[in-house]
Amino acid sequence: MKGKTKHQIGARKPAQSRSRQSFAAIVEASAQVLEEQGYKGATTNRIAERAGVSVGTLYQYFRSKDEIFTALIEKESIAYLAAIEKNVPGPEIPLDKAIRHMLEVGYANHGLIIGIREVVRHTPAEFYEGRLRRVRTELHRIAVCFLEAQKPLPTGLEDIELTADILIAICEGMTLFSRFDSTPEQLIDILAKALSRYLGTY
Amino acid sequence: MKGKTKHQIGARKPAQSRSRQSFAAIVEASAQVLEEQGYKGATTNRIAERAGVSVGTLYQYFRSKDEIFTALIEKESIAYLAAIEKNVPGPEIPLDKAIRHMLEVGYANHGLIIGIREVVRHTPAEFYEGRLRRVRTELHRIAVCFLEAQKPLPTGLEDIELTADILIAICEGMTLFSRFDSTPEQLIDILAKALSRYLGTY
DNA sequence: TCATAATATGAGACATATCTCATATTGGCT
DNA sequence: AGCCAATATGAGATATGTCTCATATTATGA
Repeated sequence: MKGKTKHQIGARKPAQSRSRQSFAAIVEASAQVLEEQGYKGATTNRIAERAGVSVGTLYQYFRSKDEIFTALIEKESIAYLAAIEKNVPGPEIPLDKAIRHMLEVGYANHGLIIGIREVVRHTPAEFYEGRLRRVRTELHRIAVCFLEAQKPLPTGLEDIELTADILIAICEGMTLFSRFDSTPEQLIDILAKALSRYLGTY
Repeated sequence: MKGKTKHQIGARKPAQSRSRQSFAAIVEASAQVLEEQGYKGATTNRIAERAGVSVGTLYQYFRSKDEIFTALIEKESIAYLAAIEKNVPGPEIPLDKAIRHMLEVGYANHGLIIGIREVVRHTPAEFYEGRLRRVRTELHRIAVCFLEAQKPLPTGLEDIELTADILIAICEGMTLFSRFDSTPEQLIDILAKALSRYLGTY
């Protein structure tokens, strides 16, 4: 296609530790800039600057801006799921406490998650669709596990699959769109209350 | 400031019916393009084209792209609130039916509402903050009214103010972020179920 | 009907962002 | 040390989007 290109460009396979560092720095920088300045402000120039490399370097590892965000999402979603998974509370913990705990874990990276939402909204669906679906599927699985462990569940929640879906949706929605523009702590409080009420365990 | 400008530019006060038509066409076009192509795709050129006017005309009435969306939001929020208000069901209707009905009204313009969300997310907060706050305040008022009429409410919902907030948040969230990428009808169904459960009236 | 104000036009000035490429620098290996 | 491949650089080519302005067209009313 390119023919005589001497320098491999885009999606280079890092061979030396130096380049692995650059790669990581760029992804990390993209997260920071995204969180601070939003999608619009997260330009390749700014990302490169923040990463302490030149734009050129950036384009050695990523064919396009979207590729950077794809890498970011990949990395973050793995970390996020790992954190959630690691902290799923067992059945010995009262449901109220368990819910609160899960919320706190989910909130740890709230700012970044909002940024990622923005990214997703600005990029052709096929780009992230798969990845995000995997995250949701995984969350769903975890939620189902969680609910199973809480048996017997209140009447009306026999359909665990559906209940899990709804729990996740409520969390996603209230987290991002609540009119309570208060501190995360307050938000967690309100959410916990709503979920407990939903599950009939307040 | 401009001094000798012959032609008034930006935010012209329409005097003839022709211009009022242009103005309206632009706002309407912005809604269509926004819904079809998203915020990124909603360029001034495209909006003008869709409205059947030239970019120049567009800038006769709007000092900037944001001003167009501001006008759109103003118009839509008024229409939306009017529709909701007009359809608030009385206390003679069973809660389940009432909820479903309200959801259907809210869903009528779902696509556009999503677009507006995007706009808001991409524009300095001070631009729309006030307007949206008004919408939420109004929705809250309506929800409180609605809940008052349903007395006596299930135990645990004595704090009507908070209940109203949470109801609104759940709706906003689930509407926009649910993983049920199904038809609006199905979505309404799931939402209705969740809300009924939340209110303890299923 | 004609003068004048209102409205419309669209090429292009201007701003900004993405991405490229010819060249420079660095690190590993012998 | 000295060679070569890997990596880094950043000015600027290219693309796209916002907004302007000199000019053209249309409506109104005297």
